Parts: sequence; structure tokens; C-alpha cells
Amino acid sequence: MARLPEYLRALHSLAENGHETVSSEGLASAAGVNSAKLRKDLSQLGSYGTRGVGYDVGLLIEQIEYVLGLTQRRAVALVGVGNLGHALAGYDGFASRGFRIAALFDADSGRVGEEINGLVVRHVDELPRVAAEESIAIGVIATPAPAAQQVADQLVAVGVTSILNFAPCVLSVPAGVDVRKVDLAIELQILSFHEHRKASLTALPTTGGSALTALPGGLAVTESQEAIGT
Amino acid sequence: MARLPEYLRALHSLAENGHETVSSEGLASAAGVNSAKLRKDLSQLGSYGTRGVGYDVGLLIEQIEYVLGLTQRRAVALVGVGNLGHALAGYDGFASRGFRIAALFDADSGRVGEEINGLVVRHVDELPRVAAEESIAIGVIATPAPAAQQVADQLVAVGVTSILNFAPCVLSVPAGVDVRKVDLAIELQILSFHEHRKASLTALPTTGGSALTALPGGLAVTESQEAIGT
DNA sequence: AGGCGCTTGTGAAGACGTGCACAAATCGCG
DNA sequence: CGCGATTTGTGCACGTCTTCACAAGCGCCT
Repeated sequence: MARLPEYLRALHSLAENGHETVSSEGLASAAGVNSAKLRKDLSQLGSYGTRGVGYDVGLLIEQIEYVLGLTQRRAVALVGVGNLGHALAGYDGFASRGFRIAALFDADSGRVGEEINGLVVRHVDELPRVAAEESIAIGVIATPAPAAQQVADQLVAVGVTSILNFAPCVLSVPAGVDVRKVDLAIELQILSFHEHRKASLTALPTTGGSALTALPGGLAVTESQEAIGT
Repeated sequence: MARLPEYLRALHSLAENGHETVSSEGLASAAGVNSAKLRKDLSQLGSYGTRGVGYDVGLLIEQIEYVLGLTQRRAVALVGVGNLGHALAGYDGFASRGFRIAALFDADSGRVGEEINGLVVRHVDELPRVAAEESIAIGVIATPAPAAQQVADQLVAVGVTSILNFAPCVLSVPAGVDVRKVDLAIELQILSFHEHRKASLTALPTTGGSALTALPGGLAVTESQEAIGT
């Protein structure tokens, strides 16, 4: 379940604050979800809470980390050391949560050789050789969109079966390869949509049932051009 | 609907390639979704295509941009100019998709005054003054987790009602304020989970075993390629 | 030992999202 | 002018996710 990482983060935070046990209510609020949902999620993984007491924080952390496969520190290959890739390479949130950036790649020869956070940027053509040395589990694509598909193909070719894609495009990969996409601009656009919706609602207090009533009269009307033919 | 930005991106890509109309099938594959889903989404916003022909690319772009509130270029305030914030400040994907980074803030006096991409970093205490000048629509938090809640409070205090949070923590905000969260490490953990699941399945083809390794049906894998959040 | 308060785990109902399949509508062509 | 090819818009059914509400279980206090 996609919420487990969020629970894990909340649990680590609780553990740092000295909590040894936590109720579903407490953990749920720390993770920002409903308590019933949390209990159901935890029960799905054969969980270990004690009725009347709650969950053992340490034990639950172990459990979730095992299910997420974080007991082994996975090696990540990052392709594209531009603006975003540079930041990702230096992001300590990866190392602190069970991942190791094992190699950096870029197609621009001007960037090859640069050292970031103790790692030297290599040319993307060296990917097969490096992948043979390190056991790359996850590939991160932080290239411009036009290059992303080719990079994805190269990653798949060297055996990577999980890809995190920051390029604004859809990747086509063979079955069995997981792709997750993060598009920063899309997040902003979703917020913009909500802004627009809120603004429209305050302007037009009458709120209909349909979710997307953000279409103020004008456009909706101009659209329905005389459909009555025959 | 959270998929509209993805459709918009696909449409822009099609427009650049000279397409004037596009069928739901074509647009759906370009956006990586089911065609029926796409048609239902588009019908929701009252937008219309022509039966037998498809959708007019230009018109549809206008429609979606209007619904998303992108007809006005929204001003974004970015708080936290560390590793990630630095990259976000220089990310051209924002400007190219209707957003304008209007101001940069940081609490570290050592960073105040630094110039990034033509913008000077100001101290976060100046937020009220700057917000009075610029009309800030969206706040982006790229600070360490411990500082995030305070920054969120400050943003809300100056009237920001949409926040994009990159800090790994849950923010509590008053009703009416929208928060979207992006946690890069969580994305990796989800991929790690799939890796682990795939490894367990190939290693243990028998369906028996503990609930932890088996993770039967209950943990259905959500469709891989989709924007986070949703 | 027994009762009481607290918390987990779960059954059931409802909301929601998804995808199929088909009618309605439009265009092009003979 | 009519017909067939094509594509949208949508009713319907299905599966998933969410939430409520409550029984079962555990510890503590008397």
C-alpha cells in the first residue's frame, strides 16, 4: 500500500521523541490519515498491535521496513545531472531513508567528470559497465523530456525494473517494469485549479452539485452551439 | 480532476507536432490513460469534441487552461533555498507552464542576498511585506521538516491558500487551505516495495507462506504510471 | 479474581472510480 | 441525398477504497 512510507516516517518521528507505543489514533493523526484506514492497512500486513495498548513503535518500524524491502540498502542510479538532478544527487533524504545513490550519469560531456557529493558524473554510455559492478535496483530519470524515453530503454536494458521519472512525459516500458512519475509542474497546476475553483465559488455563491462548476456561464453557453439539426 | 494537467501536457506536445485534432484514443495513449476515462473526464468539464472527428487541440488546450486557472499567470513564493529549493528556483518547467516564481525566501541569513535566476533571496520575515506587493497565489515549502509547519503558518497568515510541501512532514492548516505534498523519498520507497514484492514472487512461487511475504491480493498494485497524490 | 476502560481488528454499508459497450452524432463519399 | 465509417458521450455494472460502528481482547485497578 502506498501509505506505508508515510506511516514509516511518522513512526520514526515518534521514535525520536521517545514514544515506545502509539495508538492507531495517534499514529493516524501523525500520518495525516483516518485511524480506521490506518488500522486496516496495518492489519493487511499481518500486524502486531496490542488491544488496549496500541502498537509497539520499534516493532512496527521493523515490520514496515521489511515489507517495503528496506532491510537491504538499495542502490540508485541517477541519470541527468541538470538543475533537478543536481539537487537530487545532494538530497540527504535518500541516504537517511535506506537508499544509496550509487552512480550519476549524464549525456552532456561537459558535465561528465564533475563531482557531486563525492560521486563523479559518468557518461550515460558507461551505464552497462557500472550496472555490472554495482547492483542497481532503481533508476531515477532527471533528464529533459526528449531524452527520457531513451534513458528508460537503457535502464531497462541493464536490468533495472523500477524507474522514478521526473521528466514530463510518459514512458513506455515492458511489462514487469514499474514506473512512477513525479511532475513538479503538475502539482502546481492542481493547486492552481483549486485556487481557481475557490475564487469562482466565492464569486458565485450558488454551488451546484457538479464538481467542475468552475465553468462560468459564458464558455458553457458558447459551446452548446445549436445542436438541434434535422 | 487531477489528470487534467497530464492531458494538457500531452495536448501541448501534440500541438507542437502539428496536430489540429486528436481522437480520444490518441490523446489517451499520449497521456497514458484509458480512452473511456479520458472521454468521461473531458465531458465532465463541459468541453466538447466532434463525433466522428475528435477534439480540436487548440480549443481543448484553451478549455483546460481555463479550468485549471492558468489564464492568469500565478505568482509563486518559494521558501527554503537549500539543495532542493535551489533546483526548484532554477527549474524552467514552472515558467513554461504558467507560473512565475515571484520571490525566494530563506531563514538562514547566510543565504539571504544570494541571487538565483535573477531573483534575490530574502529573509522569510519579509514575507508579509513582499506578499503585499506581489499577489502570491501559491507557496512552495522546501525547508527542512522541522521548519515547515512554521513556514506554513506564515504563508497562511499572509493569505496564501495553496501550498506545495516538499518537507517530509504533515502540515496542519485551517480549512480552505489546500496542501499538496511531494516526498521524493516516499516515491523511492514505493518502488522499493514493488522491487521487494517482485523478488519475493519469483523466489517463492508457492502462494503459501506468511502474510508478510505473500501479501495476497489485498495489496493490489496500483497502476504504475500516474502522478503522485491524486 | 473480576470488572472496567481502552484499543485493535473487522464486518458491512456506502462512496467513488473504472472500464465496457453501445446509442447518438458527425463527416465524407458515391 | 443516403449510407457507412468513425468517434464522442454515457448508462451500467463491477471492483476498490473509505468510513462507521462494534465485538473481541488486553491491561490495570480494586
